[in-house]
Amino acid sequence: MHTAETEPGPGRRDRRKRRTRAALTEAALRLVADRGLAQVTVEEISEAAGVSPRTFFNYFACKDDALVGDHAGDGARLVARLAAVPPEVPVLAALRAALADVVDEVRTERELWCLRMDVVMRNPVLLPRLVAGNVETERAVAEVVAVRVGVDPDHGYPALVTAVAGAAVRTAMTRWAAHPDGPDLADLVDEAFAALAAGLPQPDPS
Amino acid sequence: MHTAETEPGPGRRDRRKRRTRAALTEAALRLVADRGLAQVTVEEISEAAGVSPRTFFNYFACKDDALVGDHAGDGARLVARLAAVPPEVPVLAALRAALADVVDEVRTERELWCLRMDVVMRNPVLLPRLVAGNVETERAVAEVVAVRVGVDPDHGYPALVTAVAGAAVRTAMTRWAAHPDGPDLADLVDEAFAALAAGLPQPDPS
DNA sequence: CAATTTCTTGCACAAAGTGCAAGATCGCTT
DNA sequence: AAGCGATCTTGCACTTTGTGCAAGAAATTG
Repeated sequence: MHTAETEPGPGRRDRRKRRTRAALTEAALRLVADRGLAQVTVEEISEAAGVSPRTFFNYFACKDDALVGDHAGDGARLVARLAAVPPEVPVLAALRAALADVVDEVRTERELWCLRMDVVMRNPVLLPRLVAGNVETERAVAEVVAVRVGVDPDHGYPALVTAVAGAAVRTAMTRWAAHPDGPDLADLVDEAFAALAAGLPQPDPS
Repeated sequence: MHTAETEPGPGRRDRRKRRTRAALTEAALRLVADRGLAQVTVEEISEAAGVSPRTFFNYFACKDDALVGDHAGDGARLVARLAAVPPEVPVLAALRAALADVVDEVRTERELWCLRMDVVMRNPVLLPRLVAGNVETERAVAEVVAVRVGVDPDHGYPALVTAVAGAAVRTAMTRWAAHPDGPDLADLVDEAFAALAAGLPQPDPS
């Protein structure tokens, strides 16, 4: 997701860059989780990560970006996975399948993601940039959905399905992060998608 | 919504405050729509609205807030409307009904909202704070949904329905703002909610 | 080792926000 | 109408964010 995703250039340089980026992200998350977003300055984050404040801004455009991580690549991969799912699979199932990778990667970095979700929950300003919440990804995914369904671009369906799926993933992640000993993330996502496909029927009061 | 909503104190003072706030919002939207978010300073916005830069920050905590408007009251009203819908109405229909007010208010300020949606689309950072996209509102709504459905608070259903409904409204508004001579906003929202209730069936390629 | 590219850092600077206190304005009371 | 208290506006000083530029350090290439 943010550290061990796309194969790096094998050079030592790239590794160092990744280490620095990860160190900045982690330092930022820990400090903000501890003190709150406004009580942490870029200078402190940089210091904790062992670089100069100026270097911080070579990696991230703003303080927030260090917290949410870099999910630019995720969008492209998600689109690729979705395009690879056979056309006869229904859209929702296809989206769920395409999301499997993202879910896996999130799961393997549970501690970091719990910290991140915690920080994001406490600082709602950060929320939009997570997962499929990012608009650029959403538009790209909606485009693929449109051709898959075979509908013209200004039809509302692709955008609706995409946005709704993103919302489902978001709620699943929120729940997952909030309950450390609860169900697995994959199961929560499955549950949400099943509810969507069933028309969001009201559950029995259990 | 941002100018003519909750009955103000009838005093001249409040009216003036509202005028100033509206002037700031409108100036900000026009300038940003024209030049782009980064190319507009608070000083320019204040100047266009006829107040000092310091006064700007007495109304809005940051530049972005002037663009998205003040939807704090909307959340509370939405919750109230939802609580007022008879319990036997299904959740999705109840949410749709509770949203009627918001939809109406948005419709009556079409020009401003088109400008706003345009700006928000071009500057995705702004997107989260719109309508039900705001986290605080979402949590409050989810809470009401939980008691309405009669399910314990850590069940995923309320949060899922709420987030999904918010996503539906957002896509409807996006579509509505993008096509000035297209269908009415209320119809687009209805369409989206109908699709949700039907389990998001793939439409016929039309 | 030399040349080139890339990363880091400091410096200077524009813009975003915030706290404080003085002055203006409004609303209400007498 | 005059005055009093509350609120709004504004300027000033200050911290923090974020960017452009150029010099130096480190790594990759040949």
